[in-house]
Amino acid sequence: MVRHMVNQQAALDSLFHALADPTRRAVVSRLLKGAAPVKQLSEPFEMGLPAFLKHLSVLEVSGLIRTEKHGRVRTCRVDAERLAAAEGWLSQQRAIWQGRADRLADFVESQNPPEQNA
Amino acid sequence: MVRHMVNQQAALDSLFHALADPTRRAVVSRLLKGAAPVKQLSEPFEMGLPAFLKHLSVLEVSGLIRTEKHGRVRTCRVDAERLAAAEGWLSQQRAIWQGRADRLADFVESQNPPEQNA
DNA sequence: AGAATAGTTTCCCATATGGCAAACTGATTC
DNA sequence: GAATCAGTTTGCCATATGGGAAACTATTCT
Repeated sequence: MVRHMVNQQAALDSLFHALADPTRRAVVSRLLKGAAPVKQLSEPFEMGLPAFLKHLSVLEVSGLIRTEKHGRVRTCRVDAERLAAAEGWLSQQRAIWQGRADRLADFVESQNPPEQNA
Repeated sequence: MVRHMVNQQAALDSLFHALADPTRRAVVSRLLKGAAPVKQLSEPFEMGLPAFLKHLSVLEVSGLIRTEKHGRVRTCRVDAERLAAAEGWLSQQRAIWQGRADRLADFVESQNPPEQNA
């Protein structure tokens, strides 16, 4: 099931890097509500198109979005599987911690009678 | 409930940036299994201590880890709440998309009789 | 055809990042 | 008190990143 760890690392690198910028997160957020062309996507932001295109490129390289051009307009849409991949790593890690936390909670509860939570 | 959006953005920036590096993810992963001192944490990696300390610093600034020094050894531990914060953004976004996907699924199902998935 | 539109490319700039080596501080051990 | 050990600081370097200006391409509108 786990195919070549190495590339998965690189995928996570570019995924998290793509999400580490407010402009790019806003674009993802916007695209989750529906596909849109580049110009329209760029309107809420103060930067010029070239700078904005770099952000789109980062998002596309990371796999978070896909784009296709018809005529002179390029339409962007989100690839939700990639978003799930990032979430997957996090929840996997949390599971590790939570496993410990649950065991700790079990231990604490086995020592003290349960009272109301603070 | 939502206290000053602006700082939340900055927090997400540094959170995702902290996670956008295999060394740092490995450290988080390791620390989720228990606290550890700097030297011991650094051993699996090829880089020198100064470089490694920079990674720890990025993790600490992001809030993903906390550290305290006793005598000459600095002990690092993970702050699971921050991990949850990153996961929170992602699952929140996914919820938006999933809401749409579910509605789309409902629509598709209302049009076609269910068959086996490809 | 000519003008406007949507992207794209190229070049440039300042700053951030990730790594190194070497010198240094403070705690512990011999 | 000398040596060692854990961590820190300081410079340095190459590359990556995020932004701009200007010139260019390819469509679409009039």
